[in-house]
Amino acid sequence: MKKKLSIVDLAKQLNISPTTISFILNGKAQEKRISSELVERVLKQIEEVGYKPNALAQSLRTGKTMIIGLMVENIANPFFANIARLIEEKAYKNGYKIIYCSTDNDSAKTKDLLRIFQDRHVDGYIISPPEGIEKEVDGLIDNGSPVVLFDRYLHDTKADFIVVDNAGSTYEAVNHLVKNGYKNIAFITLDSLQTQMQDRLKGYEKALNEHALSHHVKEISYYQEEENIIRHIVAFLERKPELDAVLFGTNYLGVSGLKAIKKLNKRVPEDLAVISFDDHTLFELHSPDITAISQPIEEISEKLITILLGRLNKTSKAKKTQSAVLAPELIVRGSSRKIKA
Amino acid sequence: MKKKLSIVDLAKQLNISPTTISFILNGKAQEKRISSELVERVLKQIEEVGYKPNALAQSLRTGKTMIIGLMVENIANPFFANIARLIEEKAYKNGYKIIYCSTDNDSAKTKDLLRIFQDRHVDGYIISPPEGIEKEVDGLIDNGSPVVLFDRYLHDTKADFIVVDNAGSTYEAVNHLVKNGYKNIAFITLDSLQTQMQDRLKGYEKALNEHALSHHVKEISYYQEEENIIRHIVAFLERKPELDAVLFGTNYLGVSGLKAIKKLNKRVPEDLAVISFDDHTLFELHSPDITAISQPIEEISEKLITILLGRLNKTSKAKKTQSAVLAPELIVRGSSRKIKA
DNA sequence: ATAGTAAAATAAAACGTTTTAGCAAATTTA
DNA sequence: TAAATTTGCTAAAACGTTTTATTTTACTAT
Repeated sequence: MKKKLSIVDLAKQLNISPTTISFILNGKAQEKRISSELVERVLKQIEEVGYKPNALAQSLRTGKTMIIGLMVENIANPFFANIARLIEEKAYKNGYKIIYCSTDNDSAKTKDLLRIFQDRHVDGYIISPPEGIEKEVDGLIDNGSPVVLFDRYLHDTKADFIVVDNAGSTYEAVNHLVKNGYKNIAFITLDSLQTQMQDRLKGYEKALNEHALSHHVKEISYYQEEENIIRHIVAFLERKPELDAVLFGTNYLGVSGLKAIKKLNKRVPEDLAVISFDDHTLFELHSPDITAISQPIEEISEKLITILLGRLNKTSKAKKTQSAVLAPELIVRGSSRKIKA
Repeated sequence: MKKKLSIVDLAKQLNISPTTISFILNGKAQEKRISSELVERVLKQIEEVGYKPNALAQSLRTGKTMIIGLMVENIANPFFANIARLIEEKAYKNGYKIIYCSTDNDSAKTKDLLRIFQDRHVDGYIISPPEGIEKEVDGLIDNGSPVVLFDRYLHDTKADFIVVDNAGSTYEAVNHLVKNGYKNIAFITLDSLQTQMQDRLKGYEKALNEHALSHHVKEISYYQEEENIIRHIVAFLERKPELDAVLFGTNYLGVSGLKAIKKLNKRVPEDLAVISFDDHTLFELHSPDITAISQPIEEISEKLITILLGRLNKTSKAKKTQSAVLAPELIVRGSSRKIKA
């Protein structure tokens, strides 16, 4: 465990002041009129002995950690894992590191985690927030830490956010089903007040209303094992034999739904047409392949990081809330095609 | 941006020394014989004003950051995402935070990332390493930072590691295929010298040799788009019409392989039996469902964190390398069953 | 020669903790 | 009652930077 050498050690070696080295390292050599010979000498020595400044000390002094806190619902969910991957990439490219966690949609847990991140002096936050952390989020912003939300947003908060047109996309999905002759269309969704789920529900209902079709909504609790979710879906589908199509509100509901449908030995789309929110490797390869509402993951990550970096670089704290609503794409596949009459 | 108050501010408020507060906060009140009235008074005030120690300053002073560096091949890969999820959970439970990154199996990139983690004074590392970072890993260990590898290990390094019995499981998979009447069994794997891939290859070859069957190995480069991987697999399968079964070396090769098979309009398992390494949501729901070599993800994460925390708590640096080889499970499904004669 | 200015570098404070070493008062010992 | 010990607390150094304010040296103009 050899001791790392500090800027003071380096200064002693060179018989100069640590200040000078610091200036040079922080690109202030010119401004501070350090002679170019000295700059050269210092740089050479740094190279030679492999000196690296202690990031902790830098952070303590400057208040900047160059760390972004990323809080997703669940890193094991492919949607979030893919977003995380892209954000990570872009963050590192800009000199930022990522410290992350999964919220489990648990607001108490999330508040704890926010506190931990805050203790670590994270510079900025990217969050797919559970409900009920509005105060904490505004607190962060008041303290000067930018926050960008995604997937869903929080009402009455100053945070920026990137979401997709959830209502529009379920609306489009239902219309697609109607056009293909389906009339008894269910929406299996989460028992959640989060904006994205509410919007998806609204889009579904709006479309049904326009076609004067009856609603079949099943709301499932997020907080349970997959086994149980499947049981709930099975029960729902059994109770409603009149259904001829079903729209799933999230990727994992779609996956559980397919398992339920398999259990019931129903044919897709002959007995039941299927569309799911979020695309998934599975949907492409399933027989039949599953129509999905695919979110523009690349674009979402890009905007998230752009907004956050913008806030981190600017000194103008005054700018108002920034947001964007991106358009998902309905990828039509076999599971929702017209049944030959 | 209200200024956070420091231990000195707090000391002033209470008219005592910061030292005393520090002792109390670090559970040394008794040892340092601080009177219980004072302890009480301090704790009350801390509660009242919501004082939280500055973690950066603590880290600078103590050298401990309570941060674990997690480096996975690719966080978007469900195997790694699930491991990350479990590790994250266990780490937080023990007061550790996770800072993570994806290595892309790129050793240059990984070295950079290691340096970044080191700069951040990460306390310990969990890594699925690419080849070629042996020196760096040993360097970390020499500096007193424990490192636990997983999924694969590095030869001639002091790092602990957790792997699965890769050779044994491909051996078992091939035997299973043979027992079900398949004779021309291909192994589609990575063009990689990483231990896990080499071992998987060995198990495959051993089984084939014992049955005196001919080898059909296709090694695919990791560093390319999925589209291209699929093209390679298609070409391989077309070139080898005699094949009646194929074993895929990783989950994403399995997925790409299924796409290739679909393109070729081959029936599974009638035209081609399939087994893939790693389980995947897709494999369970595919028609037919896909036989998989499932890794004990929960157990892997548990052991990883246990070993790492053990190293982090102990002062005895002397202990020798710890390692474990866990047993994957062959989950037999429809894609590898006997064809009715 | 002398003041004034510019150039080049530095000392010291600050960031917020932990920890070592030690002091004064109270208590025990003999 | 004096010495020794225990109790209860604290001053100051240290961790490794950045930054402000300042000093020293060199040069220019009068």
